[in-house]
Amino acid sequence: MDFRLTHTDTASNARAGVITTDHGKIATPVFMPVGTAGTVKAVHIRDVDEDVKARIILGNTYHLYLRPGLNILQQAGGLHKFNGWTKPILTDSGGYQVYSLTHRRKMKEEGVVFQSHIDGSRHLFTPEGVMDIQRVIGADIMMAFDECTPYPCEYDYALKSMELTHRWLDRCVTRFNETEGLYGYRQTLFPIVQGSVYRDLRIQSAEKIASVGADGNAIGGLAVGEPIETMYEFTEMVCNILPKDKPRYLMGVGTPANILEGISQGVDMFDCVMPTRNGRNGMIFTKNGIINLRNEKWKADFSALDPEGTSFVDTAYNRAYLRHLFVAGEMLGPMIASQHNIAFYLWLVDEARRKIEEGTFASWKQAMVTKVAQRL
RNA sequence: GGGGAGAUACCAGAGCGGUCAAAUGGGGCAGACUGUAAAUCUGUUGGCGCAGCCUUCGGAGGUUCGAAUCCUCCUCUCCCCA
Repeated sequence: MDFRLTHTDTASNARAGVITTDHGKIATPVFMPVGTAGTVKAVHIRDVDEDVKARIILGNTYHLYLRPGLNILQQAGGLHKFNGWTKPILTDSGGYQVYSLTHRRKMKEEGVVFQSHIDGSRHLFTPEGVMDIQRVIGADIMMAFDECTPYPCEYDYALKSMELTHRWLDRCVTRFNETEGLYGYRQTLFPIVQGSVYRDLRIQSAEKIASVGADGNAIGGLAVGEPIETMYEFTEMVCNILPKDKPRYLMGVGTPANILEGISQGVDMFDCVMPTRNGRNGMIFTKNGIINLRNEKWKADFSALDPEGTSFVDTAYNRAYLRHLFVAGEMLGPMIASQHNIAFYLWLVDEARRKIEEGTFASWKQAMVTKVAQRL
């Protein structure tokens, strides 16, 4: 994997670049739609590609390992062949499931024992095992196995957890280096900064991660309930330590405003379930603000879903119709809203990129941050 | 024509003398959602000058300290038999 910076903003830490993988180029900043179980929920892969114009999507190690399982994925020839997505794929390691499935897992030095949320069966995830699974899935970008700490988190726990994540990282790197991809293209490994919301821990972790010399670096453990200003503060701090010539990935973030702030702090890659999950729940994001499609005020509003939107759904359907679909519980509603939202997120990062290239990013961002957070 | 059952909030439907502005479900309205245990979850749903008061349980009257609950009549529904 290769990363080339093309523009650097002078009024902020924003930058534009291009990541090159064996499955194609990724212009940054980029938003990566989440496709946990091998599907960007409710959206056809053709639309994720041609309509939304996604450049890379996510998959999840834990979920794909449980279902459909490694045997099927390997027989298929990897996730790309299995789901028909021909562009790059990044897989999360299951580190987030260590956080979200707290009551179904047990931490050990060796790894984590998970109880499957599907059938209750027990499975051991080790750093080595997680590397092997991501080899089978065939992700272009593999993530290190970490522990995403919750918020709030006691200092002592955050310290121990961070140290464990670092030890696991070393084991991930070792395993990664002694294995290779199964399907004829290259894979790369991103390490993840942890350290909760403690400055000294975050600094220590960022330095450790920077020392690995990976093709790209991720910031984890944020957007887990801490005040938004805290998230910005730590993102900026960590970005200043991570290498400038490698892409930075802020995991799990976020709202449109969060993403713009992240870009201005020097983040290049984002992923979040928000556009798809909130879309399924009737909320759409637009450049003018947020719309809750179930609200009565759209009942007889026959104007386009998003007159300025880039997806075909934005002008093919009107707001009153979308409201009807959600109120009636029709599945087309979640499909349209999801597609609109990820198209909007991609538009947002593309527009940010254009503004960075023009040198007008900072002022544009300032105005945009308030606009996109308004409720319509 | 004869016999029986019943009318409760937007709908369905509990309640059968005080703890009832009235269970529960649906519907309505609003909110939440950040590396997806989510096509999920939460709140609210008579009115007001809202820790209190006012008007509600088909209609009118009555019994009682007190009625959605008991009695009388009326109106209307549904079921069975002719």
